[in-house]
Amino acid sequence: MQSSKQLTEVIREWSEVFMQRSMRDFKRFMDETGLSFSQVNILMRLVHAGITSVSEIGGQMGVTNAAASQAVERLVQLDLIERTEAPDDRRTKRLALTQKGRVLIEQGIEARSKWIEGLMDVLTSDQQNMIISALTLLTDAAQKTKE
Amino acid sequence: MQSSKQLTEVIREWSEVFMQRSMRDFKRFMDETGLSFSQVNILMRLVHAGITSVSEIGGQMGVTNAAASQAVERLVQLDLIERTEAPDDRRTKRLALTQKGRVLIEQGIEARSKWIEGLMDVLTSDQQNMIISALTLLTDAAQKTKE
DNA sequence: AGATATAGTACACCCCGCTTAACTAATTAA
DNA sequence: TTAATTAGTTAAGCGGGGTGTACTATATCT
Repeated sequence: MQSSKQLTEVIREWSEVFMQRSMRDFKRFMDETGLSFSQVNILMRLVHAGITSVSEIGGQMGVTNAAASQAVERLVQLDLIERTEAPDDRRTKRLALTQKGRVLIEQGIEARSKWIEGLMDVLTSDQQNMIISALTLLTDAAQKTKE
Repeated sequence: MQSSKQLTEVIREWSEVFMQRSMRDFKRFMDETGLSFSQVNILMRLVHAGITSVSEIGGQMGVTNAAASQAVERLVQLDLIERTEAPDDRRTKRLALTQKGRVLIEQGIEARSKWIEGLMDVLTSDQQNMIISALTLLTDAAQKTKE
């Protein structure tokens, strides 16, 4: 397995470069929107979950329901998420992104995409095609192994 | 340019999946280490910069020197970074990761790498090789365009 | 040498997000 | 129907991390 070592090394370098960039972009996003790490975290989870509840948010983030409730309240004030009573159990709330919230988070994803697209500019179209294939494989694999 | 549209779409999906995962791992890392976003941010910058100063940290993070100084102080207390007088200009401090700090942040990068390595398990070796090539290209491009 | 600028720190103060604890309202169990 | 449970909110208090200001110590300009 001679290529195994190289694979590890290649991935490590990519991870390092990408994490660094991720961190920078993420901080920029927080500064621009004025949102905290927790707030962005909640919005991202809502993108993925669609509709969820306060305690589910709290559970996923590893904080108390009180904390989750407060965080949700702030985001409702900002008109980024919508909080309505669940019809079947009026104790629980249905949380969903508002249009404004969705646009905001999409912009964050867009920014990250744009960066990678920019990297493509210095590559040949053969190389670009290979990267398309590779990322497609990785994305599929990630979605499959998502527990 | 028929492949141009697809390229955009592939990158967008990858970005979304990866950001979501990034966020989760990053939060886990902060919880495990007990470090804040800012603190991890500083450590990451030190990994990249090697040796730097308090005001450089402040400048990069967009905070005042006072804030940077306090943040550095906390990390020094935790024995994650080392603060010594610069020999040429005794006003400035040389900031560097300690062994402990370096190990910690390497573990973070390692965790991210391990995730991608895990994705490889469901792929053929041909596919793996293609991904190696693709990530190598992307890493190189990223380092080249790093302003 | 004396004035000015620069790097970093100390302090007072403020905001944010967390926790615990007490509470309300709705649901389920006896 | 009453008791117990569950979902969520509210309030008080704490700590982290930010600012502005004042300060110390070193370096630089004239």
